[in-house]
Amino acid sequence: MKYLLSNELRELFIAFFKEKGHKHIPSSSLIPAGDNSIMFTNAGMVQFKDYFTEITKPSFKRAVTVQKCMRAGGKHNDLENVGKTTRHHTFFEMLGNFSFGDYFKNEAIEFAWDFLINELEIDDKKLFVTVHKNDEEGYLIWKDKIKIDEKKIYKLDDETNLWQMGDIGPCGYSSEIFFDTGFSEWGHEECDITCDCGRYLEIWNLVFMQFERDINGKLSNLPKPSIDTGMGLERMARVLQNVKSNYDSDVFTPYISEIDNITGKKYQDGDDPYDTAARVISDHIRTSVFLSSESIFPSNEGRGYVFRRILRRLFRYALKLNLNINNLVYIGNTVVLTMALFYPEIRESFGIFEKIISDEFERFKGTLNSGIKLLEDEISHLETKKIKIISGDFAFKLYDTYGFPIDLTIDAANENNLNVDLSRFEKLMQNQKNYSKQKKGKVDFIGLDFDLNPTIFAGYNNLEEEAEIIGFLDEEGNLLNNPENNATGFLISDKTPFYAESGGQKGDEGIIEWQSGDFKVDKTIKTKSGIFLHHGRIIGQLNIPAVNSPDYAQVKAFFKVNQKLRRMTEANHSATHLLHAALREVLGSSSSQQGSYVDSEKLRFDFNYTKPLTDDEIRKIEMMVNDFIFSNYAVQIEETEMETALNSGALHFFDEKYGDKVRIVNIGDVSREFCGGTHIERTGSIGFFKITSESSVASGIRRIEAVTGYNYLNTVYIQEDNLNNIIVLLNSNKADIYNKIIKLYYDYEFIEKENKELKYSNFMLKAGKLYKEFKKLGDYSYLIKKLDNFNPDELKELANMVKSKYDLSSDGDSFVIILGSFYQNEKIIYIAIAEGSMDAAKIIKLISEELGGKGGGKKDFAQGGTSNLSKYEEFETTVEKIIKNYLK
RNA sequence: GGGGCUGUAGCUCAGUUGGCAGAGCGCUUGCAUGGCAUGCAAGAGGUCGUCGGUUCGACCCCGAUCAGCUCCA
Repeated sequence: MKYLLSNELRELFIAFFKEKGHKHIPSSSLIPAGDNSIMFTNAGMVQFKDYFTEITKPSFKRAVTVQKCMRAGGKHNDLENVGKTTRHHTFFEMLGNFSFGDYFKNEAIEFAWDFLINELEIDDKKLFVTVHKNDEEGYLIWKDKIKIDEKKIYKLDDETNLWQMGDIGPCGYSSEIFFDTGFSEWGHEECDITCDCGRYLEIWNLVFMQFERDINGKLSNLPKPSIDTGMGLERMARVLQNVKSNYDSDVFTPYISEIDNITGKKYQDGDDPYDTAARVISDHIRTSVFLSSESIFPSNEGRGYVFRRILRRLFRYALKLNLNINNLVYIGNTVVLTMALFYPEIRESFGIFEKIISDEFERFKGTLNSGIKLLEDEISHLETKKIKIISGDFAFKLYDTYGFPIDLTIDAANENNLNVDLSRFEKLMQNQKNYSKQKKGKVDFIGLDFDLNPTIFAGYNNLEEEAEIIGFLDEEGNLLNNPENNATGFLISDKTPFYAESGGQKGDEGIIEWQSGDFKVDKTIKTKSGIFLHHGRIIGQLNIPAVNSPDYAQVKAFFKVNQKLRRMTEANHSATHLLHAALREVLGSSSSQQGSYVDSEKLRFDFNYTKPLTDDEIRKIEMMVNDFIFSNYAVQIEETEMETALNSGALHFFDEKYGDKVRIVNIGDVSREFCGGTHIERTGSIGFFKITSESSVASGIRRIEAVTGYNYLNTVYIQEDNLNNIIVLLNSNKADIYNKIIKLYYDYEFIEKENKELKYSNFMLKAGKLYKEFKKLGDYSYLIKKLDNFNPDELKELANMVKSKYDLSSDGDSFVIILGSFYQNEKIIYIAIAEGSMDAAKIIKLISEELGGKGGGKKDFAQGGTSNLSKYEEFETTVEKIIKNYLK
């Protein structure tokens, strides 16, 4: 067996299959393009899914890849296993060879065997294989062609040897190749490949895609069977380096020895807490470096949330070893030194990684601190009650709502001689999981599939085109037979100049005309399989029978895109590329695109940047973009192969799906981006560019909105009108308006202050008079007064003034002040302030009963009100009666 | 996509069945004090995230919305 380092293994694998006629395709992003069914790329075949399902056709029939993969979050989640085993990772690389309707089982098996035996020089005694129990063909190839001992061929069932993409769609038998390491983690001497003890490693999985499963579960043969294989790089490196754990291969030893250096301890590849922590830290830092390079930021949903969980798990283990943030960044740098040769993107994004991990570490400390506080409160609470167990509900709430890790809760409990009700905790956790799984199967209209060829898009160069209408769908997506006049829905043609919404560019509007009618298009979208749908309303007759009916015939029509709207949209789209270029220039190249949207009115651009832009930066960006416009650069479109485009350094981002031929838009020498959208010919046509707003959409992501050309004129008009209205209102002129407003502002401040003082002295005056109107009844005093147009706050203030004048602390008297007011021309309100043995709330209740109102309050202050005005005139005498009665 | 929690002074946060918006730190001013986080006193600072509803009365209850945190998928 050859001894190979992981870098050598990659090279050898690629070279071997290249020599067998395979095209080397670069690893796709960890974020699957145009595929929302999975969170991360988790296998080599992900980027080829549409080839297997034959939605699109590749220009090559054989491919070889080394694919970046993630298994954390989603269906395949290994996160909690990482560190505890020798072979689980969150990030890993998958070596794979693929055939798209070209070679099948024979070659797939022969290639694999050839590579293992002749290239890697593995002893065939150590290799075992599996086939599906119904796959006689596969079995015979292994037995007769490869000639391996039939005892070493295991026939297994669907569980292990039937592979499928989803519940419906392509599927097939698989055949796995196992390697006997001779070492069992559980000390097994005699067991076989079906045992989980780790002695037998599955090193290569060959998938023979040959069936298509329909909705009823019935299998039919695919016309062109395909091959998909996968070999884990980490696992194979371990085999070739003859070590007992993936973490002992050169893939991980650089990080483990860094950790040893920092802590001064020695990794032993065992189960003790230090070893586990070292594995977790190595794996998670590597993953974090790669996630950072994919413009994924920690957040509370989706991929960002997976990233956050990985980081937090990393921090927990790092804190156990007393590693600080600088240590973690240092290990991250080792990842770059080790892997950047093959993945240069991680070197470029290392600054982002540093920022992400530092920010998230700070945030995590905040979460821990607030959790610790809650936990301490609970523990002291339990101590006073002499309870010895922390409830599962509390522990769960701490975890679920405040993100406080359960193991820290257990640690704290142990320190205080308490237990945690873990079975209850687990149950609550399970409940939450079940609840989340109940998802609705909402079908996206864009995902609908019709048995039609993709529409040919002719609109890059022409805005008017003759084409055939081939069908019409109603709003629900059903094919209609001869739709009626005034029907709304989607018109489908063989080709079209209408651009369909994609890549953040809004679809075209316009009109489609034929002999007996026309169709006003208000939007254009397209299905995943590339059929353009023109939405609008039929005026007149469209005689188009349903596609599958016998008298079906296409209708010739003339397609006209609304030129002005398209031109304005194109100007905005080109301006967006210029904005992107300027942003990278002014803010640095880490401020890459997160999304964009352009229509005929405005453009919107989201990018990652962690703080608000200053006015200065915004102006710099605006000036730079306007310079680009003034330079009147030519916009040139170039079509090329994906691989050469990637190597040429064109900017790309992966919420877009690109075919194997990609379009690159070059603007002068300032911008070079992948883009399927439409553009103006020279930047001068944009005319003018102005940012209208800058805001935050999520943590770490900023949004810029801007307008160009004509549209800016409209915003200028709006501003001009506003200013003119203000000038007219203030009877001023353009030159003086600012000073006039300053003066008004200061005058206003002065008057407001003066008004407050006047009110105050007025109240004091009133209070001085009112104070004299106190009446006495035995040891009690009371004051009842009816006022007009006082609001509740003013009554309160006035009463408090009277109270402060009427200082009864000397003789310890009890008193009450009752003020009423006719308020807002519709109701009577009244308040009471009492001191000593009198109860304001009771008094207000009595008054309310008498006046037919409602009210209440506390012993020293209460208020009430009524809209029954009949007794307002006698307010004072009525209340006095009540008080006298109350005091009896 | 589905839950939970939070939003009150510059900061960290209290706020009781709905009934006069608070504390600590910080800030300003005055007085005291050569001793390391100085003491005393006075003062300023609030659209209670935003909008709507219920109510005599809403920081509190209800609805919507925005922002942040957090768990699950």
